[in-house]
Amino acid sequence: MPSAVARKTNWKQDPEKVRQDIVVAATRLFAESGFNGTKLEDVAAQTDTSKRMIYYYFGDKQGLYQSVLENVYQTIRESEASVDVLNIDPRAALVKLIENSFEHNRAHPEYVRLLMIENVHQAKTLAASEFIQSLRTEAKSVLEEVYEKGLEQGVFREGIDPLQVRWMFSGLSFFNISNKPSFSALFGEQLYSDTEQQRLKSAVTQLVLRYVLVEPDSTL
Amino acid sequence: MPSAVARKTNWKQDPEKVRQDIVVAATRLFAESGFNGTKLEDVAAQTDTSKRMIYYYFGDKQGLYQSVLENVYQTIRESEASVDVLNIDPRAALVKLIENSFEHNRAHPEYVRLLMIENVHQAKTLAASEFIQSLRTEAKSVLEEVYEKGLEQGVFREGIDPLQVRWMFSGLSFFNISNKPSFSALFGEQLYSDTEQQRLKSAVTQLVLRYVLVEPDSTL
Amino acid sequence: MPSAVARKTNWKQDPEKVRQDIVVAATRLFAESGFNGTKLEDVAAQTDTSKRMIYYYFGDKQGLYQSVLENVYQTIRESEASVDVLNIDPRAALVKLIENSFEHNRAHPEYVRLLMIENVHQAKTLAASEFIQSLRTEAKSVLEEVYEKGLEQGVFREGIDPLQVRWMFSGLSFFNISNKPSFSALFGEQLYSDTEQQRLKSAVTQLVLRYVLVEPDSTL
Amino acid sequence: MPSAVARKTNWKQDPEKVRQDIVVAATRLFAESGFNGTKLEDVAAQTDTSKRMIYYYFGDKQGLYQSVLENVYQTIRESEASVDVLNIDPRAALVKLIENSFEHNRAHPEYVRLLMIENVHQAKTLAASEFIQSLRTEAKSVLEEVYEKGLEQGVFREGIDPLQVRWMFSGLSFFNISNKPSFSALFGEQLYSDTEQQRLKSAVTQLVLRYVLVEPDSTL
DNA sequence: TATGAATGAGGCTTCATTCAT
DNA sequence: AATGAATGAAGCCTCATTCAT
Repeated sequence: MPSAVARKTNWKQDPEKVRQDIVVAATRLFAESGFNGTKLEDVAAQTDTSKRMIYYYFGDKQGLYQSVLENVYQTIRESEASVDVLNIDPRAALVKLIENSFEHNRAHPEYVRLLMIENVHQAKTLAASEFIQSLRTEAKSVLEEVYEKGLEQGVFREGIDPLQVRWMFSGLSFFNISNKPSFSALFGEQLYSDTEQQRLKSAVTQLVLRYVLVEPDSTL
Repeated sequence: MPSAVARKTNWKQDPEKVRQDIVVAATRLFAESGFNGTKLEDVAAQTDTSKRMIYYYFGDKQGLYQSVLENVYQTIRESEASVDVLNIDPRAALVKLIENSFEHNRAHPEYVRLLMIENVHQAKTLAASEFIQSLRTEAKSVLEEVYEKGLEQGVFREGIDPLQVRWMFSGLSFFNISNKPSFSALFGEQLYSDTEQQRLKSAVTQLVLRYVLVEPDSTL
Repeated sequence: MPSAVARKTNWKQDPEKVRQDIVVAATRLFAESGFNGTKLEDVAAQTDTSKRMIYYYFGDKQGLYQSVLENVYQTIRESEASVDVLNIDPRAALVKLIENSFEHNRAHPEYVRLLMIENVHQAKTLAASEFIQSLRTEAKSVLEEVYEKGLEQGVFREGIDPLQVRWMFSGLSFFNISNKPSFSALFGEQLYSDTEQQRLKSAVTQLVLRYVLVEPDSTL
Repeated sequence: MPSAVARKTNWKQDPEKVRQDIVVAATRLFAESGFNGTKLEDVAAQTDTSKRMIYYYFGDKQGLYQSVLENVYQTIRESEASVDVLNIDPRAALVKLIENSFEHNRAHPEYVRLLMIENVHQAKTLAASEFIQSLRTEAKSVLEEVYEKGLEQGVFREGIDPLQVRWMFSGLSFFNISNKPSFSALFGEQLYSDTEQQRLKSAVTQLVLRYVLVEPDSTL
């Protein structure tokens, strides 16, 4: 009876997998409906385990939510880290960081939503997570290195705050997704077609380059 | 007992004032805690009337929320309309629009939060409100007029989408407030001191001007 | 249709009666099973109303428990106050106070149990109740007055602490009921027959009188 | 790696010690929070073993509770038995029994609390424990012997029930601790300072002696 | 216009206990 | 002898909403 064996194999899984399954389901539901709007019953229903196990692994709803957030944040950081910017020239690196930000937010609207939700709650969980706080130190360094290299090579203007630059392009990349519903409702959906989104991405890149470069060339 | 009579006469004020009181309290609470996080009990507690009255005036929680949103949107539109941009030169007008957006969002974080919340809920209420939809038509015109005048005078570059420009500065002005909690938690609070906020406002202005102007001057 | 009328009369009762009904049922159940052992579902089942109304009137389980305690304490105090001791001679007054204490505890074992339960919980609710604390001041005065009168008349010994005396007879009256189960289990039930209880009451009276009186007479 | 082996050998100690550890932790927690208020999880947390082991050794929560009670009762009996009263004169013996009772209850409030808790539960476990019942027979004999000797020597009054006397002083010694929280909350803490407790102990001794002695001397 | 009382449905959480090795 | 993982049953509490006047 192979199926029996299969079921048996399925029966008591690797605990870490059970944990991950719950986090995945919870990520989807928290992103969809927010913290208060998400019912643990529904989370459990999208899992092979029971509601009870959520408490076994995460303590309570808040604990689950925090795990989701930590997982998401780690993913985002990994995406940023995967952009290899140090072996190319500063301008290309900056472009890459901007485009990666723009596309990453488009590709993961559920992460954007989770961050929105977290901001509605004053980012208390983010601030309280030791795991996330432990990643803070390295967080700002990449862009700073790029900027310094650009300065040395004389292609970037002096007196620019890299943190401001990051705020600019990640802000717009975020806003692009976070406020799509209201922007569409108020100004129409024209900005959100695929081609318009590509134009928007390029506009953001131009916007930042014109601000940063000493001599914006004619292609911008 | 004339005073008792007088008090009684004075006691239950005109219905419109009661309505407004409820909307004010609800605005604060919805902005603080979101739709699901807000209890009608708490709204009533911040009012001179009872929970029962909310149903009397607004039908249900969703009705109250919609009234809050309509009220907020109207206020925002009035703020925008109050910016007199047509009698000044296009560049100055653009600067004024940007700065007004930046400052208005800073001055009314509760409106920003309500819009975030509404976006979390896919802006369904915004889209469903006839009142808000009725204000849509005129919404995009001001910036377009400014841009056209700038084009005619040869100070603005051609091929720029005014809607994109609006998206840029209102996006950053919004993000500045909406994501302040998470941005602070992840990168520190340095961007949010009063002086840094002024620098940021000026940076946003520069950013857009450099993008729009034919010849950005050396002051930018 | 008189029954319909009756039911209608029954339907929406005087709120204060609903409150009282709940308190009565809760007193019985808390005394029977303790705080943790009592289920609000069971309390509601012994009432004409629903579990939901408990929350309406008392906030939460702890609030109900506190109301029960306050109610009980008030009853006890009323019983004490009903003993008219000031118009009779000190010795008779003391006897009356002792016997009242002994009999009151016997008559209301549920009050004794509630106090035991409260002591298990370090009397936190008792100490936190403003109502109960407000009755504290007058609590010790009656016995003091009796003792002073006895002193003046030269029938009571000097140097006795009335509070100690109170502690003695109310302690034994309480212990008589509170530890009946364990005392019976360890030494047999012989002390708890009706006639033995009367002998015990008289023994307690003798015990205290011999301690307090200057000249214990031969009847003691 | 000899040390690892050594540690491993040392690691799981003899079962009886594990059992004792659990009983000690459970005694503390049951005394603190009662039967229902104590969670096996917490008991396990105060131990080197896991919750699962409690079931291994004691069957279930009730079994653990019974073991705790038996352990406590045995200790109490040992304390009583350690009072050597038969070689001294009856009056001194009685004083010794009273003072031992008073001090033993003061020294072991957790035992007092466990007995309170057991009484709240109608002493069902006490009555059901064969171990405890097996100690019953000898329980009353010591005081009886003392009383009889006092009778023979003509120092104790006739017609006194030794069981009543025991009930008196052990009752007050118990009440002193069991109702300290409520008595303090209602009448203040004055009776519970160290010096006042010594006065109280002496008062209880006087109280009983005056009741028992044929001729209470002037020192009482 | 106004209201105190009532309520159903459902959410979060706890806890003793057992499973299968 | 020992154990990590799993679970069912049930308890407390919340909240939008309606009742009947």
